[in-house]
Amino acid sequence: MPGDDRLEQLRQRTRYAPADVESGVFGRWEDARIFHPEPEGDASENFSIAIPPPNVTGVLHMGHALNGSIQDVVIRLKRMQGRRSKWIFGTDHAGIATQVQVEKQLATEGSSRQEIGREAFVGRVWEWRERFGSTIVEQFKRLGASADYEDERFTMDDEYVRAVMHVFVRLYEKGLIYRDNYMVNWDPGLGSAISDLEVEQRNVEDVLYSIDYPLESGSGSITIATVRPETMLADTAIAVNPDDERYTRLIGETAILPLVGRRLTIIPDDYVDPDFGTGALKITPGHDPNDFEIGRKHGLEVVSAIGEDGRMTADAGEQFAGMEVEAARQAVVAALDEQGLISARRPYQHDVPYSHRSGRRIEPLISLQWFCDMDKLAEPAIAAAKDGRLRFHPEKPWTKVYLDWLENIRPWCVSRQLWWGHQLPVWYCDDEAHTYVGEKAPDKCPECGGPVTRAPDVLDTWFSSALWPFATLGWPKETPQLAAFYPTDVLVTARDIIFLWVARMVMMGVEFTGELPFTDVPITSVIQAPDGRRMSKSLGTGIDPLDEIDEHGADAVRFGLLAMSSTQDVRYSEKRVKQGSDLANKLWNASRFVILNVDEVAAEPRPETVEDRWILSRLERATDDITALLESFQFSRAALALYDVLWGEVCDWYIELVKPRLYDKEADRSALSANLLHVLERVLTLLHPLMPFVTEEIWSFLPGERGLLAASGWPESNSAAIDPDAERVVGDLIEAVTAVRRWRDEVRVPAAKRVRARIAADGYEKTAAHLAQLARLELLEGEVNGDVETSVAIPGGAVQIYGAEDIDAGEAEKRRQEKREQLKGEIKRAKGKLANEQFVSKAPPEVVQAERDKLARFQAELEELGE
RNA sequence: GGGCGGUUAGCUCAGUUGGUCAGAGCGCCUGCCUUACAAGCAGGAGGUCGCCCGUUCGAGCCGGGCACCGCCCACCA
Repeated sequence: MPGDDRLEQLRQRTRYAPADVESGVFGRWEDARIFHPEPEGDASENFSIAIPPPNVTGVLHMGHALNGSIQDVVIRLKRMQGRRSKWIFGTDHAGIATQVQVEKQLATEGSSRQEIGREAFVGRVWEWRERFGSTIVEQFKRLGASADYEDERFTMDDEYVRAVMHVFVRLYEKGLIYRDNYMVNWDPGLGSAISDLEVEQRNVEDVLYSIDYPLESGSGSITIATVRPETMLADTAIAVNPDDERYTRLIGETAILPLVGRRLTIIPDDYVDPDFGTGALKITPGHDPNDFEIGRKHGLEVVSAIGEDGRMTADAGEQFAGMEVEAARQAVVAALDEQGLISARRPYQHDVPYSHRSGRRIEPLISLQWFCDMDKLAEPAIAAAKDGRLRFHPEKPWTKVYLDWLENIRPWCVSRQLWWGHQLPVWYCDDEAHTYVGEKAPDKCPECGGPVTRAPDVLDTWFSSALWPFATLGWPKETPQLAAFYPTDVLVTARDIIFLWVARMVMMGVEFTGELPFTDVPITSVIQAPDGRRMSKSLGTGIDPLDEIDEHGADAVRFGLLAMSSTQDVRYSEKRVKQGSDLANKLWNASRFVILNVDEVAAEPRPETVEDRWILSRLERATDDITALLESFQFSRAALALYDVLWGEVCDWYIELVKPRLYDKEADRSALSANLLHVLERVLTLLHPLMPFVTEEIWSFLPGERGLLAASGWPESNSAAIDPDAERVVGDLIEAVTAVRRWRDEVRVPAAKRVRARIAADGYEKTAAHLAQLARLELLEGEVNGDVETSVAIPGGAVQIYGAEDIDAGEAEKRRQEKREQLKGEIKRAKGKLANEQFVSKAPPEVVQAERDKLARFQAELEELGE
């Protein structure tokens, strides 16, 4: 139990100061090691969440803060519900992002990765990781995240790397991973291929050139339209629609490619839209994805005019070789102009692929890369969502979004020309005549016995991320961790990585463990800047959650984020965070009031009065509601429901109702004390998953030995305490108090003035004293001299006011008249509705009855108000 | 080109299967330093639920259309 000095300290702390308590509270949790479960039991009885691993170079942003808050709510709830709960924590090596960071650092030293070489560079990245890798971990702690920090993982850990190698080799052996010359999205900024998902379309304005290609026959020319004249150097055909009468006679003829002189056959293909441009399409299989397909279909030659260095190749011709693409375009246009071959140019807006990584325009080109065939892997991932084993929250529209993508999935280019990442477990003979794929390096080529060299490429970061839920638990070894916590239960993420990550985890999880890696996927809001733009550093629209924590406290930030989030994107609202800090302060003060005023007793409630029964009933309902809302991932509604219960019901009404009893030092206050403590204890418990710091701090001031709130039990709802009678009686009381207060305010009764009155209404037998106290009435008993001055309508009748000298009589009568009119209107409306035979016969009986009850009530109130 | 979402109080947003006079926070107005909290208490004003048709006894909620705004997917030069 708290000592006198602690209580004195509490008495003096009239405001909740998050900065003074948060680190201490977090330290208590860490010391108690309650975030670290031992791996016992199996996954069906235990509960686990794998965090979307933040980039090891990252810093906490609003997305993390919301996502982390949600996961923490879920894991704390389950932990309190008695499940052995593990929040799997760690960081992602984030190949490209990290490599870019370290390259920047090298650039400031006047060096480069090429200069220091691969081995030294990778060493530098590891150094970087040692120095800065813990930043984001500490930031998650600031948020209060109850992850298992004792068991932190990193996607480049030795064990994790082994899992990645194992998966690659197994997929290769199954024939799902293969090497191919194929059209890829080449990112000239990174000097690497990237996947389709890392490409974004941007709308830009280009010039659409019309270029005349002379016919070999000498009888005129055929005109094509293009926005990329420089790629003409790699043209190998011209296509027209077979039904396009303008060109049917030319099909099979040959045109001569200007500047190059190559002979281009004019071929028919349905792909060509006769209505676009000139209706004739230059075919460049080496640099356009469509043309690549057409080229394959027609067996066309493939010419690569642009190289992986982003410059024109020798095949582009002596005149252009070595030029940057932009320069080559100018040069080609100039050369064509010289020959008078450009017959038109007009501005043209269209979508063009850009690299999401480097921001550079994608150069589609043909490259020898490693691909993963996804069709077979997708099948069970599709089935799982279709039969409901995998559930998105909300189900619409994400289930369909997920399925649409999987049902149209294409091969995944998994190799990257980077240095930081999981190097492919692939070895080539020196001339690449033989390829060996295996988890261990061969001494020599198994086929020819020659020396081997490891493939320089690394894997797409998302390849390793796809294994996160099980590779973090020791897979492919059958570890106790894996048995206890895999499959995980819930995966919390924003929609932007449903394809990049979620779907791939599902596919890899099923393929390699035979089980779905998780079953429930709540999709979170994206938090936008207050002006509706994207939050981003480059736009200057970012808001740092740590600044917000410093200013308002972690609980406030968590509450604010949870309250503002929904299934929609939302603008960041500092007001919601403020609401959270107000709530923390309110809870703090209500708790001070209770703790400093109760007699020290156990917290087993003993209802004595109707308000006791009322609050206990309301709390049970709240317990049910909050539990259901949290379990169905409706965090915003849960947050606001908690706010209403604590602020509205507990503070505004229950505490106010019991004050007279509490201040009566003569009375036996043990039952009331028990009830107050019970109410406080319940509120703290329900609020703890959302606002862990302030609730834990207050918990430590409660009498008795309780241990940590974070390790306490979650309440089972007790339906025996539900008391509709008490809820009705106190509900009416609340309405009546409010009605009288409104009247007082409107007729300008001085705030402190007690008004003589009597209650002419049923249902206030137990609450008359409360009504008198809260509405500042002096209740008259027996026969009363003098006339009723006025009356105020309350549920079940009215309060009659006697000789209140201070009231504004005109205002009072005006007020009564307005109320009469309003009641008459309602009565007319209700009567009309009930007179409608269709309504009475077709609406459900309870709806009709409710309408009748309402009518009776309005009529009673009108009668009490008189004429 | 497909698909999806939004449009509710001055602002930011809730409104679960259609059924009490449509809600919250903030802001605004009025009155209160009432011994937990002035980061508070009490009260109030403010909305043709984007527009049009329809289904229904009854529509913010369901169906059709329209208008703006936004997002995702997509290989029309």
